[in-house]
Amino acid sequence: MVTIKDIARRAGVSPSVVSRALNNKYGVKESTKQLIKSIAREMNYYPNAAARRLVTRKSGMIGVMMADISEPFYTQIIKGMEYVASRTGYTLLFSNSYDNLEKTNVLQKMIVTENVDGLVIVGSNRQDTRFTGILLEKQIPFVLIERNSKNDKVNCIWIDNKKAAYHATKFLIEKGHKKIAHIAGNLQNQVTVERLAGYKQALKDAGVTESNRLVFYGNYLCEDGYHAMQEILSKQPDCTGVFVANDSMAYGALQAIHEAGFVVPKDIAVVGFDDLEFSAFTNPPLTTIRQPRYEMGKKSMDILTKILHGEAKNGINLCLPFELVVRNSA
Amino acid sequence: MVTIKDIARRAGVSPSVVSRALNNKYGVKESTKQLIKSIAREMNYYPNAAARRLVTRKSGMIGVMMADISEPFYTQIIKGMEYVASRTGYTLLFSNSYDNLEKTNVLQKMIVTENVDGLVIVGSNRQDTRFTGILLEKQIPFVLIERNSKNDKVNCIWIDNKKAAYHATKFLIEKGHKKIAHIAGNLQNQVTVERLAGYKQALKDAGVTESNRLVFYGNYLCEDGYHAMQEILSKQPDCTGVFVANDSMAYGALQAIHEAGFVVPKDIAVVGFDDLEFSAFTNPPLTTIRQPRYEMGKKSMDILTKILHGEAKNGINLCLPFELVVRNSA
DNA sequence: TTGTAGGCGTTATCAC
DNA sequence: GTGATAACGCCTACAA
Repeated sequence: MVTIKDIARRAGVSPSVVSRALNNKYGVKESTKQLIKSIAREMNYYPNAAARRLVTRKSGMIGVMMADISEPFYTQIIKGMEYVASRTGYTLLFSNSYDNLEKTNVLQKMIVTENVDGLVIVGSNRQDTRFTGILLEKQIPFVLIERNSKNDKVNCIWIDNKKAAYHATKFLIEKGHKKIAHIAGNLQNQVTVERLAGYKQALKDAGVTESNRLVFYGNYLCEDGYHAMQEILSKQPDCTGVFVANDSMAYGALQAIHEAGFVVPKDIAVVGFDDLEFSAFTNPPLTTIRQPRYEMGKKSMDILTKILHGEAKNGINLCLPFELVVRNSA
Repeated sequence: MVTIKDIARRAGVSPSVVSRALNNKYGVKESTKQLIKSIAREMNYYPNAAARRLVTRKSGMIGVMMADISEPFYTQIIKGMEYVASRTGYTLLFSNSYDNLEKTNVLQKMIVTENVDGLVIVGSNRQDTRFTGILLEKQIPFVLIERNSKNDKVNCIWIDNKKAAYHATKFLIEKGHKKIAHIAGNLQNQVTVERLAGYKQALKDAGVTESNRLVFYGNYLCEDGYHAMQEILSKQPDCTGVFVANDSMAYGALQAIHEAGFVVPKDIAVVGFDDLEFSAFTNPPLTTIRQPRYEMGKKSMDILTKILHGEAKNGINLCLPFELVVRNSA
């Protein structure tokens, strides 16, 4: 292992000069700095993160927590975060599963053991709120994705889910649908509540039948949408439109409709939410609300980086625009 | 921050005893050990990873490299790895993108800066082979997923892609198809070559028309499959079956077929590869080759852990079983 | 501009 | 069984 001592010896200077030179600090003659840097490169030197962390008390790491990485919803967010992190030199530390969260104390580990400089928490599950208190108290910067916090100390990135759901539903109404069902997500999630509210509001404003019997619940997975749709077909056979709380469930719904021998959108129109990569390839292509997921990931890291660099203060509340992407399912 | 010194003070012992007690090492009286442990818990003590890494020269981290995390193919592999890692106490460090790999030297950083104890490299892209030489030389344990290495020092996990492709193609042949096209992946990937070979072999063995003009190429994305299928429809209109090198492209192919007004499988039968979660929800549900992805992730960490614990030696070559999942697309 | 010395929190070695 | 002591590699006052 090459250390700054080795470089110091080769350069005929002391280790502290090497340290300062490599970190571009003041007080090193330009020529020796260049010499040191070239020697470092030549010797293939890479600093030891553990040693540096120990003394600086900064880890250069940012923790990322999410419920379940296998949800396609997350991948673009991750890519967005990585894009920024790789440019600012931060290392991302993922916690991909609530299963682990339950068993081991992931947050404590991230904070105390790994000493992350900041965190991004993505998801609107109520469980997440347990974290924020600890983080706030410990003064560790963090940003929430998919949440709109009233607390003016917390940073969050969100889209107006109620408005988006309102839009989606209104679109169906304007297409002439008189009976529109909703496949909602798990009520543990804040976004579920908001999308449901937007859906109801749109119906109300347009004077279209609104009833709890038109609302069906799933847990944001394909199969949930599939089963919910089967239920709709049997219990509300005169429904001609469905607003589904996310694309994954919409895929399942599409499947159930096809299997029942109906045609989308002729017999039943479907609108989803998220605009996953695959939504352009369903049959028919899915009309859906686009969430700027890559952007969300990027912004979360931008904000965190700025705060860590002292270029911004906590309390950033960023509402990103959504967009209704009209394809052929409605 | 609570350190072992704080605990030592409270327990009336020296820091070294605390260290040994907390790490369950020999030479600590059972009663003091229990005392120390209870104090540690009470004080909410978590060891500082940086300090420990610095002195032990072990990071407790395992690096994971893959081409692009936004490919749904990877998520189950990751979950499998996490399952084991969370139980064995290892922390996973991801490098999710070849974009970053090009620009910064991710591997060097993982090895030298972060000092990972081992690595998992997933993907059969030829670029990956650049890594193995360095790793072998530095004696860092690693396992390759989606590769079958001849080198008896490297660990790898794979499925017999040629055989699987042979199976898939044979299935189409047995369904009576006389002209079967193949949508292949990028030839940079080893699996592409093998699947192509299996496809060709099956045709040859059955005496079915085999021609390079029946082979179309994509890069494993939905849209590639979509465009390739359009090409097939225009250039090889009498094709009645298509074997697609992965499910994502198969989704695109399905879409193109529908748009052209044909029906799957009546007019054209489609067989995919991977069995992604969503493949049960395409229209019609996709017949495909199942890769045990979760298992692959799990096994990779199992192997690595055993090697790191000295319970196994390098050179493990694990060929996992695939399975033809028959649904309705063929 | 450069060098010296001390310490970050932990573990390992060796006395006691 | 227990306790000094010395590292691990790096950074940062402060001294020269």
